[in-house]
Amino acid sequence: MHIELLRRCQYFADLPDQTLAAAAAAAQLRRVPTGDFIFRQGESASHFYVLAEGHARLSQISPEGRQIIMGLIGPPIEIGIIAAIQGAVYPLDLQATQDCQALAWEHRTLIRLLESHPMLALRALRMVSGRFVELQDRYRELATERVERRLARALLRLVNQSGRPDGDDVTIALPLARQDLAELTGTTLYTVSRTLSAWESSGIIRSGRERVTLCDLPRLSEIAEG
Amino acid sequence: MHIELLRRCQYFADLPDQTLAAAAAAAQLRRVPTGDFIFRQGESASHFYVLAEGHARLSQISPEGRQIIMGLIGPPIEIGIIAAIQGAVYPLDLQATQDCQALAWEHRTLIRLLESHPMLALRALRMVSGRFVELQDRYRELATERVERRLARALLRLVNQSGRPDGDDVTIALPLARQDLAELTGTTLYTVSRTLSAWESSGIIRSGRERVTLCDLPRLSEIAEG
DNA sequence: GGAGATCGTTGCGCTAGCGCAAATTCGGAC
DNA sequence: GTCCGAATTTGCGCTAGCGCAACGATCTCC
Repeated sequence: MHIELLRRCQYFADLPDQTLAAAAAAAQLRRVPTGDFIFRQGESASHFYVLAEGHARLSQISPEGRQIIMGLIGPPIEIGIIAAIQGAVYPLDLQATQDCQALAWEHRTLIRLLESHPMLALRALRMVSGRFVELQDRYRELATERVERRLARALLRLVNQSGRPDGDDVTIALPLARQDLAELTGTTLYTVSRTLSAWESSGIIRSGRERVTLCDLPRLSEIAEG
Repeated sequence: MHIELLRRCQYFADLPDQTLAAAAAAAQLRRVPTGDFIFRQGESASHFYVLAEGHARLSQISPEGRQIIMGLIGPPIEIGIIAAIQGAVYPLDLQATQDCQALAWEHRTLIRLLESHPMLALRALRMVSGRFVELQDRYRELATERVERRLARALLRLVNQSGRPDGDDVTIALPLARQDLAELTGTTLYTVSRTLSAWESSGIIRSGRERVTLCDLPRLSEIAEG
């Protein structure tokens, strides 16, 4: 049931049943096969989504064609609120990297829900605010930290979010190419490859094609935090 | 009157009188002399502000002590909502670079206003969303663009926000050291100085101690946009 | 199980930008 | 007017990271 999904969302978890029920009733389920776009940068922001199944990639492409990845996301997560609330265009691509299912609310439905359920609007505000602070931290990181540290932090974030225990180690349970890591951290696939190779020699990680396993979290954390 | 100020705020401008009056009635005026902090990074986020008079600097300092500037702001502007809504700590310093006056709402007052005026909550959501998109653009810029382009864009942003006509040219009406520009664009004061010197030789700008005047906007825009 | 495509590695040269240090300019205080 | 401190400029050497190119590894699809 949709309401169960909403209850697992970080920012909606403790809303009253009645509010969640109203929200759930207004949602439509959308299925998106691997590789398809849930929405595309520049498209009119018609819907707000809660991702229910499958992983997806949030990316942005610069006018010169260089892509950056803003996030690799997995369920349950609220997404598209920023564009949908403004009635603007999506500022990002969201591409399914697995078969996905998402609850969708149309722009007008969303506005109506937020107007009639002030608690919901407050939660949405908290959610966007939380995302803002995270982005601000990444911005500072990019402005002030070396590649090595940014990469270490990206791996730790990913393992927190999508880690799967693997003996004493933890594998990031996402297909994760060197190019992806480069676009997540603002560097190039060459530098990522060289850095991972060095870490693999020192036993901090193991890695393979589109796969990274963290073996020595303390040492990686030390690189990440200084 | 406070309500007049709110009506000049981008995101509150067209709210009904009744809503603005309720908000204005709950505000307190706070005066902050030049150099003092309106709030500090890590402080409990007790208030939401609307800056009414004077300019201020939003900055963040990294654990290693390197500072970055997130923005140089002038009235009227809404500020601190992100921290105040979460009841968290301010993620930034806000320092008065002139004598400032600001309307202040206490955390609980803000929450109460947002709960009882859904339109207000929606506007706040739009505001934070707009800021998010701007920050995301700066993030992409930092990840993908050269210093020269980032600097050109920063100057154009500043002149849009605080430009004062000066004959055929436009001067940025803020004390603006090379160090400030460096911290705004994620580079060093040396690179800023060298770049500005080169631009001055080609007649794109004029500059002096803590002062920059743009002379050739088309050429600067071309550097900024490619 | 072979061919082709995709992904990853690494040598090598290069460049954008860093950052020290010294010189210079500017503004304000007295 | 003079002095002092802060801001700026610029020479110089350096390095982190870029990016090409060539090669190697791995997966997938017949």
